Amino acid sequence: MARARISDVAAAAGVSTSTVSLVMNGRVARISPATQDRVREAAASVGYTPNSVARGLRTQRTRTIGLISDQIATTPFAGRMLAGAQDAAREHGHLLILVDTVGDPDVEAEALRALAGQQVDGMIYAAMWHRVVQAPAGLPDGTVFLDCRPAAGGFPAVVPDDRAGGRDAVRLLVEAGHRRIAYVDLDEPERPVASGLRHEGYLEVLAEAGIEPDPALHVCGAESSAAGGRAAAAQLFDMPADRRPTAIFCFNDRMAAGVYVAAHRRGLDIPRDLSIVGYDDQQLVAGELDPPLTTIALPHYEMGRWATEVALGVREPPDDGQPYLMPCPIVRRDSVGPPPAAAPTPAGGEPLTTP
Amino acid sequence: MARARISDVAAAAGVSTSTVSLVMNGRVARISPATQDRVREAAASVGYTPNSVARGLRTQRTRTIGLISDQIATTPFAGRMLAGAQDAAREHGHLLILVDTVGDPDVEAEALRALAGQQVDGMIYAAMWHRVVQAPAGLPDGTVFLDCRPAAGGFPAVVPDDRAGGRDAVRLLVEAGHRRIAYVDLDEPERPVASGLRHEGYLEVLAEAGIEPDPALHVCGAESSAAGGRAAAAQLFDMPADRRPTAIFCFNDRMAAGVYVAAHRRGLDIPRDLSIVGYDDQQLVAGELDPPLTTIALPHYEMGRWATEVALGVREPPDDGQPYLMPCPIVRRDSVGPPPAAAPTPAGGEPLTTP
DNA sequence: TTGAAAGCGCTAACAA
DNA sequence: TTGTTAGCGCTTTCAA
Repeated sequence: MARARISDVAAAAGVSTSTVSLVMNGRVARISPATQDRVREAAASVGYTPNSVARGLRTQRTRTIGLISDQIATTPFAGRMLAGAQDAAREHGHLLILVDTVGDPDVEAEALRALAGQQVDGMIYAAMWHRVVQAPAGLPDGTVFLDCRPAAGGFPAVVPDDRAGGRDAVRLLVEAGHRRIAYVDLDEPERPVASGLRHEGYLEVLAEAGIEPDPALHVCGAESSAAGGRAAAAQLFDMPADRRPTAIFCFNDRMAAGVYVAAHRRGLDIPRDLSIVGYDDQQLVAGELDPPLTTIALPHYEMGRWATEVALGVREPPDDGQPYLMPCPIVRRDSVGPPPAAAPTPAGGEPLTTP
Repeated sequence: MARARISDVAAAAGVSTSTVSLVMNGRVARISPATQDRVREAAASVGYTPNSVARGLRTQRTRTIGLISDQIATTPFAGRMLAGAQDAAREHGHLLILVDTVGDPDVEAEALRALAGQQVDGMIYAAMWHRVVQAPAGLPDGTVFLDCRPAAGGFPAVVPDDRAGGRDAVRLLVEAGHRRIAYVDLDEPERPVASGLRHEGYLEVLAEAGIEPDPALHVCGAESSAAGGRAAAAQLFDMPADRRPTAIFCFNDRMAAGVYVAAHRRGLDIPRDLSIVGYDDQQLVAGELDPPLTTIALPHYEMGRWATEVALGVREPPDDGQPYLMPCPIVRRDSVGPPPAAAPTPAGGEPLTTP
């Protein structure tokens, strides 16, 4: 059985197709209630679903929005971002068309053409971690940048407020009474913009607390992993007891996990001997550490929503042309406490988990 | 400047729209090379991109496929599945329309209607973990079930081959010389189908190795988390030394992480005193444990591809109507070794990480 | 080898 | 209050 068309409904109801169209679209101001009922009944009885393709051709609006991103697969955050975008799209009666360009510029160009051909009503250009990107040629006006900002500006964009997040993290530590606070940073070839921003937040709070920043407390891991964090923390723990930090702010939760390992191997108890704050609120990391990690959450879901709402025109981007900085919520768990009364007294340098 | 239409190209090239259409679609058998060139040049010069909506209305094929799923956000595997689906779609010139129903049947019904209205060429119904589902009313024929199977059958489906995966996991242990092999299982209110299947695999390999299964070695955690795994492992380590397992197969990597913690607290070295195999190959868990966890990978990317290819008709589903069982690859890392010469001699019951 | 014309299913002027 | 008609941009017979 072929799909019912509007003319089938019209025939069944004994009215014209325009009347059916009017009723189906709620423009019923000038349609008698009796006719409306007849139309709706007829539509139901023939199982009518409007053909959005035909409607799109006629109205030039397709009620779809395109989301183009470089890597869906490789990040655990992608899901929350897509979910936010998808929820917002659905709430406004739109569908989300997803394209993963695998980071390939040719694929990207092709995807842009495909999406333009589909007449999407809006476009989102997403990265899977906070970056500055070169806007590709052929991006439609009004494209919204999600978790990235176009190098040359000119488009609405939303990114996490990493600097404020860094401030909040360090403030948590200052307020718990810490003065010797380290920053375990990431030193990759391409340093993520979040890394610099979080560091700025760190320095700002030290300044506002009147704490002289100690360069020796800014250490870097070579990779964004537990191993990287562990190596960086080892440098900290090798310092003389009176210079050692009582608290560590970590670039992210994965590195914080490494700091945990290093701390445990030195016999340091968290948070009794050492307080730790992470970043990202990465599921399966932050919550499963022992003790659960206090951290700053990345607002991926909210950014996904924001981008979609701006793309649909139901929300205005900042009028200064700057990216919108989405707040990163504080997630308090159990890795922060007051500093130890005296300097921490490690039980020794021996790893304890290999008896 | 409005988008160029096919008539603009025709005018610029001095030919009819039919000729342009033929050339743009590669049906050039009966078009002179000179005309072809003129058309292509004209198309490039006016920046023509075919309008897929108009084409879709005319041809009744939209080159889109709909993917409807219950929860994109809450699982770290979603990305790989979507990436597989998206890659396959792109390779065949199709676009992926994504809908997350948030597990709400009303949203699901609405999404089905929206996708039908969009005239998608194929439909995928995806779950984010291996389940048996009730096929909703209104699913188009030929809908492909991804990581789930319809209770009543009747649709092509692809799920991980959890039983074979369970066999492979346990075989790894048997081949390393183990005889006392435990299964740390999950005992949730709704037991995941994977749990039973992996257990069957476990029993099959024990049988083929002539090992009498010891019911005391089948323990359950109450939740799929490190905490659940840790509690289950504790039961195992509390057994008398001669009955204690020398190897543990875990329902998943998260629970294996808990088993690591429990083992370390008992002073058991992995893999010297205890070998462990996980399941899922969950990024940020399996690879970051110390030592890295040997595990069985869930083939999400491949399942995503498979489903899309079947939906597009470029691959045939099994003709017995059964779900296709996607093999789960073995990921060898460092958590499996030979059994200790004697029974393991724990250093004591004291937790060692809290000095 | 190319062009004319019809029509996919819908919406929106405009007419009645 | 409802119907007639044109046309969105494309593909595809069919005719030339």
